[in-house]
Amino acid sequence: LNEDKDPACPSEPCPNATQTFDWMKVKRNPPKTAKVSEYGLLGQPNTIRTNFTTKQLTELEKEFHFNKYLTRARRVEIAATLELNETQVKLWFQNRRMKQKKREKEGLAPAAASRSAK
Amino acid sequence: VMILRSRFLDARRKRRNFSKQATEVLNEYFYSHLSNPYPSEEAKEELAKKGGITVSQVSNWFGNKRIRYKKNMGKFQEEANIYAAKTAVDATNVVAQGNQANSPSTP
DNA sequence: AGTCTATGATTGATCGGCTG
DNA sequence: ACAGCCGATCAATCATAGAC
Repeated sequence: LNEDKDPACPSEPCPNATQTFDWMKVKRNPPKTAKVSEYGLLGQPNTIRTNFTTKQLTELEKEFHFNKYLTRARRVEIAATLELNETQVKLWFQNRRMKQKKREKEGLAPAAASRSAK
Repeated sequence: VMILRSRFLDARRKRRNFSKQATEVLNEYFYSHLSNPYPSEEAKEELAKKGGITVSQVSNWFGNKRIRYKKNMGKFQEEANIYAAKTAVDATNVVAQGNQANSPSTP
């Protein structure tokens, strides 16, 4: 009754059903947050997701409530205090702002929903 | 270690699986747009409405779905066939590449 | 009551685009 | 040129719900 729609499989075995689209092949480059631990002895030049400590997060959060945006000077200061790169601090603030925006958005939508439902 | 866990333990806990309805709507869109499962903001809003969930949840769902699908395509083959038959509003004719025109609802 | 798997959410970091 | 920001997404991981 209905045959799979496999327009083309030019020269690929095409194991089973659906084909492999581009989005399925997307690969992100590994983080470069590394502080270079010399790639000579075992292990890769550490390029792993940073794990902020509770203390670091507390400080960053505190600073965020003071200023949503960082100045170059402040960033250097915080990075040094928390032993992080400026990039990590910058990224944290960027992600934090997005998170904030997301929260505000979610915090208002429900209000509007109840308004129309009432 | 355990102390550091308490940092979280807030929203991530108490998770509810989506309703059958929501899952149905999401999967239908996903598999009928398998060539490019990236719903626009507008599409997400509609899916959210139809499924009775938030837009963020729709985004999370697609994010997880895409990653997990490509991570183990074989595991979803069966599911893919089920939903593939349901809807065929898709234009699966982008063999090579050079596609970028995506207009689900913008004539 | 466990153990294993499916799944929603979180988040550091990447990608592409825009801007001062 | 160019760094910072935005918006979307990736990718790894957490914690729980559900299957067995």
